[in-house]
Parts: sequence; C-alpha cells; structure tokens
Amino acid sequence: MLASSKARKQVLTDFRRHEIIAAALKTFGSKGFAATRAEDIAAQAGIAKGTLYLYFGSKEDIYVAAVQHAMDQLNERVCGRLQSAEGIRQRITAFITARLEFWLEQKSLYRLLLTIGREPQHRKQTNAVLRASKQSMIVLLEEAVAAGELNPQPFDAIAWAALDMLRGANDRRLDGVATHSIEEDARFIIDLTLQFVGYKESRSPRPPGTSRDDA
Amino acid sequence: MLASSKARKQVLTDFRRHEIIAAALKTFGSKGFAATRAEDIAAQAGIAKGTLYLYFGSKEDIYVAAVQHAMDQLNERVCGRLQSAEGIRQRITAFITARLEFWLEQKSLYRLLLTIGREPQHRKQTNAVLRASKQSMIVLLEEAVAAGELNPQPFDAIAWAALDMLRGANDRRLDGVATHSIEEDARFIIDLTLQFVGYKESRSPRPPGTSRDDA
Amino acid sequence: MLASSKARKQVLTDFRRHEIIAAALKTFGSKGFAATRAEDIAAQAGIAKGTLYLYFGSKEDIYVAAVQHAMDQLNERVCGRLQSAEGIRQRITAFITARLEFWLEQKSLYRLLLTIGREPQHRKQTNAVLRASKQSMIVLLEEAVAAGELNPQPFDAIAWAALDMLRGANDRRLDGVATHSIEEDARFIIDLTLQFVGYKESRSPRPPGTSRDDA
Amino acid sequence: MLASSKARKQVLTDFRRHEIIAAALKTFGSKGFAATRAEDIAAQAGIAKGTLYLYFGSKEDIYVAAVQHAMDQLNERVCGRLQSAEGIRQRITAFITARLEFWLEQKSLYRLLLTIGREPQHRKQTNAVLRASKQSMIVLLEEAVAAGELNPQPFDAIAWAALDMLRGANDRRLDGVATHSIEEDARFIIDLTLQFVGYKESRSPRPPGTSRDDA
DNA sequence: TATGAATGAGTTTTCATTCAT
DNA sequence: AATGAATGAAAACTCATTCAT
Repeated sequence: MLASSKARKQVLTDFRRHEIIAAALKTFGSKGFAATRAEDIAAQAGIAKGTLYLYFGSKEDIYVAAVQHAMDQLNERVCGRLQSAEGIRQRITAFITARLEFWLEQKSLYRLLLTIGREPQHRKQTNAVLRASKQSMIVLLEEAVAAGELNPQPFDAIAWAALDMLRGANDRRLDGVATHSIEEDARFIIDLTLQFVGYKESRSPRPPGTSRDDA
Repeated sequence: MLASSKARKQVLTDFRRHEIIAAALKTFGSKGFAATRAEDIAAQAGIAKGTLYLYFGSKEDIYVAAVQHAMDQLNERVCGRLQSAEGIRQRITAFITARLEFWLEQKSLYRLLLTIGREPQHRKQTNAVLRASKQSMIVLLEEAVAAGELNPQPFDAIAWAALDMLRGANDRRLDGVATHSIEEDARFIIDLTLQFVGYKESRSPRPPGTSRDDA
Repeated sequence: MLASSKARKQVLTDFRRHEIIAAALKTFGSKGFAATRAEDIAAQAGIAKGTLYLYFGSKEDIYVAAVQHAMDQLNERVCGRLQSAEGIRQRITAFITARLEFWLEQKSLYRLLLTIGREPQHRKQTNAVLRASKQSMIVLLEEAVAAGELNPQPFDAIAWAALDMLRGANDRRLDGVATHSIEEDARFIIDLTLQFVGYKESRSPRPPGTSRDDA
Repeated sequence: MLASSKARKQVLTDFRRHEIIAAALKTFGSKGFAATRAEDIAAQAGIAKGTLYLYFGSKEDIYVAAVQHAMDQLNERVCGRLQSAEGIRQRITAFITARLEFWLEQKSLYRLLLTIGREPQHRKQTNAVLRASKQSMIVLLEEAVAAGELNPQPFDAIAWAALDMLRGANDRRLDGVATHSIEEDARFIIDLTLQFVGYKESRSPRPPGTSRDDA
C-alpha cells in the first residue's frame, strides 16, 4: 500500500516534469534560451513559477532535461522506423528520413540545440548527442557489412559526412530556405553515402542463401 | 594639414575599433555571447567600459562588426589561395583548405557564428554568409565545366553538401574531437565531391593532350 | 471563497501601491524628482528595489499615480468643506482654505508638481489639473450669481487670479518664507476676489424671500 | 601694456562666458536641465566640451550664471521702461508689461526657472529672485505714496499678489493656453492692484501743488 | 588656450530563485 | 504540494568631468 502510494507519487512527479519539459521546449524554441523567463515556461505549463523549482533545480536543468527527453524520443522514432526496414538502402533511408521528419516537428528544440547547445557550457552534452548519432549510423553500415551488402571499410568519415549533410538540410529547412523536399534531401544524402561506400544496387539485400563478396 | 589631421584621427579610430573587435572575439569565443559582459570586452581591450560605446553603439553592433571583419578576412584568404590553383581539384582543395585553416585560427569567431549567429535576430546575416559561400563553390564548379573538366549539371545540392561537411569538420576540430588532420578532412570532402560530380582524373585539367591515370 | 481571495489580493495590492506612493511623495518631495533614485523610494517604503516594479512600471508611473492620488484627496477634501459652507464668502473661504491646508500637509507632492510637473512631458497633466481647479472656482461664482449674491459677469480672469494668488501663498509657505498665517492669506485672497467681482457683504447670502438687486 | 593685455584677456573671457550662457539658455530651455548634456551646450556654443570647463566649474554653475544673467537683463529692461513712465498707473504698467514681454522672449529661461529652479538645490536662488521682484514692486508703490498718489498702507501682500498673477499669466502664455493678450493681462493685473490699494484715477499723477489725502 | 578621447560612477530595470502562506 | 510576492544581484548604457596633447 505504501509502495503503491509511492509509485503513484512517482507517476505524478514524472507527469509534471514532462509537462514542464514540453512547455520549456515550446518556449525556448520560439524565444531562445536567454529571452525565455522562468515565468514564461511556468505559464505555458499552466503552473506557478515556484512550482518549477519543485521539479527542477534551475532553468539550465530544464534545458538539459528537455534535450535528453527529445533525444530519447528521436531514438525511439528511429528505432521504430528501422524495425520495418530491410536492406542497407531502406535502413539508411529510414535513419535519415526519421531524423529529417523529427526535427521538422521539433523545430523549437532544434533551434535550441543550434544556439544555446553550442554555448561553451553545453557543448559537451551536444557533442555527446551528435556522437551517439554518428555511432548509430556506423552500426547501420556495419550491419550491412555483416549482411554482405557492403565491403568492410572504415565508416567513420562517411558517417560524419552523412550527419553533416543531414544537419545542413535540416538547418535550411528550418530557416525556411530549403529548396528540396524531405524526400529529395534524404534521397540525395543516401545516394551520395551509398555511392561512396561502394554499394551496388544489384546486390539484392540479403537474398537468402547467397555468399558475400563475389564481385 | 587639416586633411592629415583628419586622416590621422581616422586611423586611430580604426585602430581602436579593431582592438575592440579583437578583444570581443577573444571574449565572446571563450565565454559565449550571453555570458560576456560589455565590461569583459573592455577589460580585454584594456579600455574603460564607456570607451566601448564611443566606438560601437551596443554589444550587438560589436558582434556584427566582428562577423563582417572576419568574413572579409576569409574572403581575402580564399581568393589568395585560388589565384595560384589550377584545375578543379586544386581549386576545390584551395577553397576547402583555406576555410579549414582560417576557422582553426579564428576559433573564437567560429564559435560566435555557431551560437549567437543562429539566434533569430542574426539568422539572416548568417544565412547570407553561408549562401555566399555556397555560391562561390558553384562558381568554382561552373568554371570547371567551362574548362571542359566537368559535364554540365545542377551543382546546388553538391555545393551545399560540401559546405555541410566542411562545417562538420570544423565543428569537430574546434570542439577538440576531430580524428583527422586538416589535410585528411579536405581530401575526404574533395574526393567525395568530385566523385559525385563525375570527375575523372584522366581528363587532365587543361594540359592539352596529356593523360594521367589510364587504368 | 475564490472571490474573497481575489478581493483580499486586491486590497493587499492597493495597500502596497499606496505605501509606495506615500514613500515616493516623501522622497521626491525632499530630494526632487531627478535626484531621487528608484532605490531611495524602495528604501523609504521598506521594500526591495525590484518590488517597486511589481506595482509600477517605472519611476514616471509612480509620479503620475502620486499626482492622481493627491488630486483625488484634494477634491474630496474641498467637497467636504463646501458641503457645510453657505453663501459665496463662506464657500470661497472653504475653497481657498481647504487648498492652503491640504498642500501644507502635502508639501512633498506640492514640490513635485512644481518641478517635474512642469517638465515638458508632464505639462499636459499638470495643466489639466490646474484648469479643473479654475473651473471649480468659476462654478462657485456662478452659483453665487444664481443665488443672487453676485451680478453676472465673466469670471475667467478673476478665477485664474485667485488661483495664482493661492499658488503664490502656497509656494511661500512651503518655502518657509511666508509672512502670514493661512487664515490671513485666505482672507486676503477672498477679500480681493470678492471686491473685484463687486460683492457687497450687506447682501446677506440667500435670505429666503428676498429679491436680488436692490442696491 | 601688461594691464591692457590683462584687460583684453578679461574681455575675451567675458565674451566666451556670455556665449556659453546664451547657448545654455537655449538648450536648457528646450530640453530641460536633466536632459541637456554638457556636450549639447558646447555644440550650441560652437566650442568643445572641455572648453566649457575652462569657463565654468560645472553644469550647475552654468545654470546659476544663466539665471543671474537673465535677471540682470530683466532688471535693465524694467528700469528702462520705468524711466519714461510717469504716475503710478503708467509705472506699474511698465513694470508688469516689461515682465510679460521679457519672459515671452525668454521662454527657455522661464521654463528653466519653473522646473529646475524649484528643485531643492536651487530654491534659494529662485526665491531670492522672486523676493527682489516683489521688493521692486513695493518700491514703486511707496514712491506713489511719496508722490501723493496713494495712501500709506502695507503693500507686501498686494505686491506678492500682483507678482503671483503675473506669474500665472506668464505660465499660461508660455504653455500656450493663454486666452488674453499681453496688454489685456497687464491691464487686468494693474486694475486689480490699483483698485485694491485704493487708487482713484481722478487724482491725476503728480499734478503740482496738490495735497495728498482729501477723500 | 582649446580640444575631445577616455573614464567610471551611477541609474534604471530585469528576472532567476526563495520562502512564507 | 502549490503558490506568487518579494528579493537583490547583475547588466547595459549614459554622461559629467578630466587631462594629455
């Protein structure tokens, strides 16, 4: 009974934290970090200023939590997409497209990462997030090697390159200066990436009972 | 005499402005824009707080001037490099390398552009700067078409891609997480770009009637 | 319950605002407007600097509120006095005396009106206040005409004259250079005014069933 | 020779001081005291900021000098007018009219006296100025007594009253809310004053060989 | 003597954070 | 737990005054 009460309390706390994070994302994203007052976030969340400090230690803490939350969401989204994707082309497409779509929905957070995320005090967290993304991409490519779709090779550089292009595409889209659709952007990045790693379309993805490198 | 006096005054003013810009770059670069107080810049420049406002109208004005100053320098540098470069490979190499080197020297400013440069109020200037860079790259490629080194094709996407990769390389280098040398980064970007636009080394750049690699 | 809570809050807010106005009057009055820092007012009110801005938007706002507050009080005072006054002599006496007494008690505010009240940006409000006073005086005289105590005539000039003398008397009293008592000052102004408008004491004020002009 | 050189220097210094005072009057008058920067005065005077401090110790000093200068001018003007005026009516008319005209020309200074002149730190000088004016008026009336135009009586109150009305007329004129011409204002004040002191027009001013009080 | 660049104390206002209710 | 009134540190910017030239 006591345990259940505690659990219930925990759920409530989580709920409040989440509400605050959502409000923070909206507000930070539209006004920027510096221009957002604690009160703005509270108002957006429909609570009082003081309540904020019951759930977070400071404005910065809220920022950090918001980023973490968003990254979790992004990962979830990407994973979901990858589940139903087969073959390196489809999988990279899922990886790229999910990211383009996600940030388009999360403009606010994206802008946040672009600005305050690069201020000295947050650079570390931001870099960690980016490195994680790159690592996921490498894993994708390694799996393709394992599946016999690609030849073994160092993937570090091309993974960064793909993410860099992805970032550029995002920037331009969110700045309203994009000239291509999400699909076109994705297609371009994927083509360029696959071309670079020497992928041949003919090598059908995982045709059962096929040996790897018989080019 | 009067003219010379005026000229002397102008020189002095320019000198002070430049001193302030230099101090601002250093301070903004290490503490970020928001965390830098006008007084910090003054201290770094070795002048009084009030003096700042004799040369600039506001903290923002200093930022804008600093960016302009740096862009001028960058352009000068790139132009210088291009002068002595022949053939598309050499020219793109110059273009990329100059940029990698420049920002490595101007870490402070680079960080500035990454943070405040992306705040809503500066997005426009920053985007203009980026678009100008992309345009330069396109010009480079078009010249290669004119010289018969490349086939005509739309270069917009690949130009953005190259700049995106360049930016990524810069980011990682300035964040201290780079894993390659400037030369390697440059080489990678150039290779990827040229490969994408269908450049064959054999088509020797402008030495008429000479073949390079005839594998 | 909610209503009562809101009401209580309103009362508290009004109380604070009033406290601040009182403190402002004291401080402005003794140091002048320009020399008074926001912090001085806060200190006098026994609150923190920032609290000021919870109740007023700026130093100027406090000034405007203080003037409004005082004018309300003055009007109330004068009205009260007029209620129990009969006949033009008694009524003008009430009108003048109430004003002399009021400003003697509100030295601070009086000084405020004399200084900042005449700065270009406040001239309008100040003039409105003065015009309202003059209008009251005219009404008084017109009522005496209606009551048959005075002959009809233009009262504008004499009303201004009376207020000018009143102001002079106030100035000298508050500057500590007055040579007469309030009663003497009042008596003088009233005599001069009534003499000018051709008032004869014999004409007893409103003796019922009496015709008007039988001089 | 040395003496002449010193004298010449003195003349130059006086000239500069006067130029500065003139500039100060113009600037203070239009912008108010607080809003006028030392530099504004210098610019108006066509000299450099630093030069100001060669002739005056501070902004306040300039203010004090400006007031003194203006009062000297006013007195000169009034004296001039009085020279050619005979009889108490003409003389008071001269006294009042000269003042109305003078301040109309010296709006700037008038406004200055109305605002900063009443700030605590200047009240003393301002009051001295006012008292001097009142004293002049009393002298005028006493002379009329000596000339047999008026009966001896205490003139203090009526002198203040006249000056108060004068001030009111000036205020309204400079605030642009005057409803009468200078002549009408003057006439009104004079009539009221003379009426109060029991002046009879028939008593021709100084008709030789006439006794005083034969009412 | 004249200058005007440099100074830095001083002012208003904002807002993250606390804490009594 | 929730509130929001109160706090006061901090920051941008101004301008009277100084002083080296």
